[in-house]
Amino acid sequence: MSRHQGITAKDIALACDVSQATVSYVVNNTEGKRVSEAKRQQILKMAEELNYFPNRSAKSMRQQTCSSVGLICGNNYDNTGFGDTLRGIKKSFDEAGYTLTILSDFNDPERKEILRYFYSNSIAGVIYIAFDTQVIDTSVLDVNHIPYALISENGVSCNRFEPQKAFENVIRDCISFCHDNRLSRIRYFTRSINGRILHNKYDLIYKALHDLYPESDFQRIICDIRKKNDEEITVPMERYLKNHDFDIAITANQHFGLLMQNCILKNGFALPQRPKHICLASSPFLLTIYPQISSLKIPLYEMGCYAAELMLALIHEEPIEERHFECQLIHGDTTLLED
Amino acid sequence: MSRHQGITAKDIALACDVSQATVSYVVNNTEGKRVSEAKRQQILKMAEELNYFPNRSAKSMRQQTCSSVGLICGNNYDNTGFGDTLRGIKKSFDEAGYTLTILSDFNDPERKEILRYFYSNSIAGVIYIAFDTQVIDTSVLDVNHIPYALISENGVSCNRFEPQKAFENVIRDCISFCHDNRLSRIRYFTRSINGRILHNKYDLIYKALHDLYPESDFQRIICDIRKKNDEEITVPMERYLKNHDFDIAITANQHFGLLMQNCILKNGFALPQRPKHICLASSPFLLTIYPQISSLKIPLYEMGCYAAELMLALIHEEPIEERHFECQLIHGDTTLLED
DNA sequence: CTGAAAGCGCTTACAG
DNA sequence: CTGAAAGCGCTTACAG
Repeated sequence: MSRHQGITAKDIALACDVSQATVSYVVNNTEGKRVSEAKRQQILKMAEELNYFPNRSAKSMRQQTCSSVGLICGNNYDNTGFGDTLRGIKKSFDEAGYTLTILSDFNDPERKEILRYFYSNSIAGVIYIAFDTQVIDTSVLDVNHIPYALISENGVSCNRFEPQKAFENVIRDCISFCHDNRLSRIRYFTRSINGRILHNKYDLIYKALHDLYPESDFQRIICDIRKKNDEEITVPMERYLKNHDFDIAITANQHFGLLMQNCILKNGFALPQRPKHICLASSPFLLTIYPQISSLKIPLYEMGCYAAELMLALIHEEPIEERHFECQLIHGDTTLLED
Repeated sequence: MSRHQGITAKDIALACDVSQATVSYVVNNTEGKRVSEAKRQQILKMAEELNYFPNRSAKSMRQQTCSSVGLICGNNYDNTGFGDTLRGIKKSFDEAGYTLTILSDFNDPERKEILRYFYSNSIAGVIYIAFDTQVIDTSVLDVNHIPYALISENGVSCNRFEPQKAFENVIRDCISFCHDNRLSRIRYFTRSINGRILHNKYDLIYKALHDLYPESDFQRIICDIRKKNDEEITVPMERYLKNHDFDIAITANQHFGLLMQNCILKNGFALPQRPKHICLASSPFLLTIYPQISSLKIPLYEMGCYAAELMLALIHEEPIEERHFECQLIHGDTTLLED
């Protein structure tokens, strides 16, 4: 561990010929403690000169508080607008004097790391970034009363209110688009992980189809992921594309979207393309490449800001204001229509 | 700030009828302190049951240490294999019991945030992730003796040894490729930011050309970025492509690479493509899209691990072992040769 | 308006 | 083999 002898309040007090208490009052601008203006200025000047900042550990211990929050981003670093979300969180936390600590990925089913961080007073709560509807098991957190906030396509949620519907709404927009343009043969490409299927998006799509386009011809094509190998996805995709005719592909995440587009383009490059394609992910990349992949826009920055505020409210046991977010379907080149 | 009354060593001591000191010895497995096996087991069991972990602030204060390191990723979230680098750092830090704290981006020229974190004993040093040869001004860190490690295409560096040459070497590979295949008309597309040009990559390319392909016809095309607007890049790119004939484009980063490819493909889709194209960035995306963009492979995970170890050595003032990394040129579809 | 002193939870040199 | 006590740097109730 690092040893670096710092300047303490005592040093400042000595140099300014006041007590440690007065230094604390001035530096923290403590209410109800009036210090003569001369002393105040002298103390502030000295603190600035000597780079004095109150020792965070001492403060935390004395006040019996913790002003860090853990961040878990389950494989989302390379995905979506992770940076935007993070910037949003960071902004709210900076304003509140909170600090963000990176926790590991999800390869820790018992949440040992979270428990250790929480009970050693290293973090006061956890923010998850979990797009692509990863299923987060929050039971350990609930049992241990560890505050958490969850950021996903659906918006921001916690254990105080129901998951929101941002994603459900934009799925409905996608299905409406299919309906309005008579793209009736719809294929949803998704994954299972070691045989385990994630139902979240499928259920929403299914519901939207039932409500908005019951006469459509819908199928789900599942690629099973075992070794995190692209071929596990592209081989069944290519086979399906070769042997079946359909109107529009819907892909479940950015990676699937890119691979689908790869398969389609290899079969022949043409715009408008067949089949059409919507990728249910939000990422600048999808829109930067050519042809632009029709995909989602999720207010990631705003969601980050709100998640941080929600987290703070949970920690301080303050009233919570529920907020909703809307996703948008962005039409790129892959949903370009024939004239 | 959060108030959560935790279990302390005192509680464990009371429950096991031993002193606080003994609890500390057992929990920390302190050397040279032999505790009877019965008591040891009892204490460990109780600690586990009650979720006791030593308060990190108290420990840090008592030991006059700091076991957090700050992480700065200047706009690299959405770029390159940020996740891989981070996983590498995290791995080394977990093993060493260190914690990773997220700092803000670069919009803080005076490094106020770092100073505050450092002098309040919140971090013991800083790791920068700075790809795309962003220029990092480390003067404030040097003056304040704040340990830092820098992760970039060139490898990992600090103030104890010269920047490494991983990137220089791979640039030479690119130029050799041009030479061997008589791609003599080489155009390098890069940016300036508000008129300020970054020379790093250019200098390396220029040097490699001079050494390996002096008879080539080389030009640099600079797009000035002011509003972070894609058109600032695509408009000059398209104009150049329309009015000039050349053999190979080299783009300076992922964003430029995607936009260049976009412009080329809009002019007509064909493989092998003209002009050829190498993007000087490392990212799974570049290889996932079609046509695959010939680009770099940088050992990001390994560099993250090493940066963390280097950081720890700097903090502990231990001897430093310099390590080198190699980048690879990965040929995708955009350097496919005519038969 | 200002200061002396207690105490947050821990580790560790010291005493027994 | 085990414990009593000091002290890390801070804030804050209390006294003056």
